[in-house]
Amino acid sequence: MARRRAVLRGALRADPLEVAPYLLGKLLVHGRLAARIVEVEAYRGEADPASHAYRGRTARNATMFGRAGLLYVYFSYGMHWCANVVCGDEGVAGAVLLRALEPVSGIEEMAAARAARRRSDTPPALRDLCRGPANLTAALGITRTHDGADLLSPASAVRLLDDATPPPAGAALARGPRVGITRAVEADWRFWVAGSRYVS
DNA sequence: ACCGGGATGTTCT
DNA sequence: GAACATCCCGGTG
Repeated sequence: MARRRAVLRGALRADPLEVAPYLLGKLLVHGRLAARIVEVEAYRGEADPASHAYRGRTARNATMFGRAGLLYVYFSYGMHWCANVVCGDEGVAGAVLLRALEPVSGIEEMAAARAARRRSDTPPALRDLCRGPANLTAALGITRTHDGADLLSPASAVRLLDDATPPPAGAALARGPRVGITRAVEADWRFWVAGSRYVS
């Protein structure tokens, strides 16, 4: 629905701090695979010492400066892929890191992808499939080739959709410090669905 | 339960 | 060289 997409696009043009909680409950879809967003972190670009874009545009972070609704994928610690939803105005860096998802469909395939990546024959437990920013990309098969994909385009392999059955009204939102950073550690810019077993 | 270290490659000082 | 928006495993209480 073009109308629905326009609403989503508009919402993503806001500051990462507003977009982050807004993304909780949305679906991330890749082919038959789908999972619900339950934990995220806001990165405020050139205003944020912990952001990849703090020192301006580089080859790696170029997508962060793009249009709201793009997928920013980066390579972490020499072996992991992490995925962000780009937000804010075009030309202004901003993104929301996906930290944990609740598996919804294609669970067998996600489990197989996780097991293969660990060179193990026993897949992780359901609650661990998409727990952690690098684990969720492994489960959904997201890599460098998806950097810059438009999450709101029907033609895109990876998409962001409204959940058909949204969480019950009054579902609590929790908030705390971001994980794994060494600068701006005091900012409470991580958001998650309170009580979810799938958060990291 | 918590803690330490290794894997592995790109980016920054 | 060091740092890094991570993860997993094996040690010790």
